[in-house]
Amino acid sequence: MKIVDHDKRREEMAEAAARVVAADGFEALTTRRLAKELGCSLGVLSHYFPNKEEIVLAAFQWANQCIARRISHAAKGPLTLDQFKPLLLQVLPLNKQTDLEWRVRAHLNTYALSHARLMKKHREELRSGYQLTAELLRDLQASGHIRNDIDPDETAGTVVDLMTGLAMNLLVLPLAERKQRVAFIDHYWEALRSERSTAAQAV
Amino acid sequence: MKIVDHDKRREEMAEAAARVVAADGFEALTTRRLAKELGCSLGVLSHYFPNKEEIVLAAFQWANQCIARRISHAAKGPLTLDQFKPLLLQVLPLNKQTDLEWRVRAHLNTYALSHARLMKKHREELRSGYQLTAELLRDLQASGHIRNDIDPDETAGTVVDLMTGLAMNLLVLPLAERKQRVAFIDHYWEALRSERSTAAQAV
Amino acid sequence: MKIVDHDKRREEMAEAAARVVAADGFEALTTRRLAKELGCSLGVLSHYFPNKEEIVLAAFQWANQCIARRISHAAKGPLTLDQFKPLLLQVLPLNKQTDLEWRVRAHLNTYALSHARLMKKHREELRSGYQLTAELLRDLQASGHIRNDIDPDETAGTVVDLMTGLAMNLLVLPLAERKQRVAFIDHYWEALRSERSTAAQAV
Amino acid sequence: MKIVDHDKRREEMAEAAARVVAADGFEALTTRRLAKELGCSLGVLSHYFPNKEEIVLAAFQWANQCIARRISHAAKGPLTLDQFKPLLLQVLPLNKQTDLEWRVRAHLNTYALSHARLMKKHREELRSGYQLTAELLRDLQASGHIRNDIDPDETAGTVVDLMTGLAMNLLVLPLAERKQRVAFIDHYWEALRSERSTAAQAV
DNA sequence: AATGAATGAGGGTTCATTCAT
DNA sequence: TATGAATGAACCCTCATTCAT
Repeated sequence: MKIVDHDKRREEMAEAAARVVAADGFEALTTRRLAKELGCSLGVLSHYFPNKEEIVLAAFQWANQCIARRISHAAKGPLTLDQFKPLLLQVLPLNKQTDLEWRVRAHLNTYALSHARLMKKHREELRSGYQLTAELLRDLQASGHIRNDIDPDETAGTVVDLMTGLAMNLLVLPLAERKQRVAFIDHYWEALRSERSTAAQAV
Repeated sequence: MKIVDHDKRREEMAEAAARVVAADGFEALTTRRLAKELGCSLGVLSHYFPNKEEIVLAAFQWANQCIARRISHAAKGPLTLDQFKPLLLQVLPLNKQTDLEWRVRAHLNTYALSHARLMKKHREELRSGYQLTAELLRDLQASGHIRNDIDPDETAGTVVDLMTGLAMNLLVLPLAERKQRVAFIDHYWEALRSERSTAAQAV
Repeated sequence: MKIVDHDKRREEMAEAAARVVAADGFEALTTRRLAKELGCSLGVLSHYFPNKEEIVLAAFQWANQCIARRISHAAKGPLTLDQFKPLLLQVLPLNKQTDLEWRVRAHLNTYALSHARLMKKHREELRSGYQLTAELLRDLQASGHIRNDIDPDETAGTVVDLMTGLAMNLLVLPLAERKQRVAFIDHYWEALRSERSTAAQAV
Repeated sequence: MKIVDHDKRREEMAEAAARVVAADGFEALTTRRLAKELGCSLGVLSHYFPNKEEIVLAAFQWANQCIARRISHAAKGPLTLDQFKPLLLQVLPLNKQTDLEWRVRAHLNTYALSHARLMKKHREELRSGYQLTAELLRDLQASGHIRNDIDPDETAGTVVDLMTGLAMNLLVLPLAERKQRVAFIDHYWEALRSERSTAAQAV
């Protein structure tokens, strides 16, 4: 189907744009550079995007969805804290692919600061992130894996902010050093663990 | 001879550049716009900066130092957890001035992602941030204000990442809503409090 | 696809640039002026030349090749001194076209004085000019048209320098007066003529 | 006297400007560069020259007068061909000082091509150069040092053009190689020598 | 008389976008 | 549908010049 191809092509372009941004920064994303990255001509871009603004948005959206997909994948599956922790490692920028995604997201975040539309969308996504996390925490409380004396909403805020900051600060380190750095975060999860869960684990 | 305080003028310019970046984004920082912001002509910029790159760096540095100054001010003073918490509120982007500073810093962070020099500097600052925080935690442990059963280094990592993420995510909210949002973080500090401190506080 | 002869277009541009230099001097060759001269927009220049430096070089090269072509045309053909003299008139700046070429060459020569690369090339071309002239003189000696008691290499130096100076000094005169001025040079050629040739001519 | 100092200062400035042009080309002669070369401030230039155009002209004039002075010095003195030849070597660009002068003159010549006023002046100087040379040749003929069967006017044209071309082409060579190159020109002078003079010389 | 900060026109260059082919 | 040549606005920067000190 033509429409399928069309959408597929758009996604390829969004990804190529994301690659450029991740590699050389937002300023490097020019139409010429993108055409070269795609191995196509300049004019073809206008068949898929009305202007550059839309390309930028598509690239941001692409990276954002990649990350969102990983997060929801990590959040939906696990019923225990110990199942959750390794899944999280697949979200954080610990390999080339996730590094790329977070780099683009970092650009998106700052770009959104002065683009009202994007900002609004970003805000909504953030809010739903808090809620989703809060529910996850409630589930883990219900199943007895984490402590009951914490407020799921407050803790959700902390968790999301912590993950945000961790991801951003990881980008500053060379890829090779990041795994080690992430290990530090483990004590945070452990502090959430319920006594019952600890006892069960001990057995 | 006209008497002009060169350094002061440079700082004014850096601040003006920061204002532009904070208001309308990095792309909006053109020499024309900056000249207009300063109420001076285009050419005058070259008396104080050899090129635009240096203006950008100066703007970033200015914002960074503003934040660093607030942080060190918050970190040096307090001897107790309860003294520390309100000081932190002066660091986070909860008013127009700090909002401006963090916005610029957000741009700096993403800009650094594809500028090796800046990245290195950013990395070093981050590292020293971790160390400074770790020492602060050790002091608070020594004075009995926070629990002894936490690892200061690991917790420092968490604290810095959390503050980073919190600051970034606060920028997404309207200024008016932020204070409320920050309250959520309080439980994190409380979880660090030692029993002795709690007892003392209770009294 | 638009069909455009890239090389031809480049040459057109080089010639237009040469026209500007010849008409109003090197300083007058701005990108805006060149675009106007070509009747095209500013941006189109960058499709054919990576920067202005290359445009300048192309203009210089164009004029230089025009002159070189005329010289080699004059030098290759003739077997006698009498055939050579009229051909030389086609090289010297005696009409609008050759005037343009020499004007540009004059600019090239002075420009090269402070541009090492160009200087080296200029030096090599000058050297080959000496050698080519020396060979021509040797041929004319061999065929008995010029005197045998002159040193072809030394005379070649004199001939090239004389032509250089003559061309330069002609540029100072109005076009209309130049033909008359060039006639003065005839006695120089006659001084080279062999007695045998003179006798033959007399018959 | 103030006026003397004023004129002296103007000459110093003209010379400094000439140095810049000789060293790095016409484009390098900016007001800032000249001020630096002189070790003075920007504004002081306007006390001596109303605008840059006048500085350029002064620099050209300075170099031109240097050369003219050497030429008239060489032309006035000698009564014989053998006295004339070594004096000529002091005119040609064979040392740093004369190299500088000729470099500036080369720039002047091309600059004049598109500046009517300068062109007119240049033309007049050239014309007087021809006449002066013709007179010199007539004197040498009268004193029997050069052949009588040459036309002084025609030969003067050749001599001036040859010297012009020689000087220009010498600038292309490294200073060290120029003396050797100039030796080639000697046969030209010898061809002018009268038989009587040759006989006298032989004795 | 001397300074150098300030001006703004104009330089070369890059860019997203358009459109004839 | 695909091409890439063409456009011209806007970029950063340099420059001769002016003028308050």
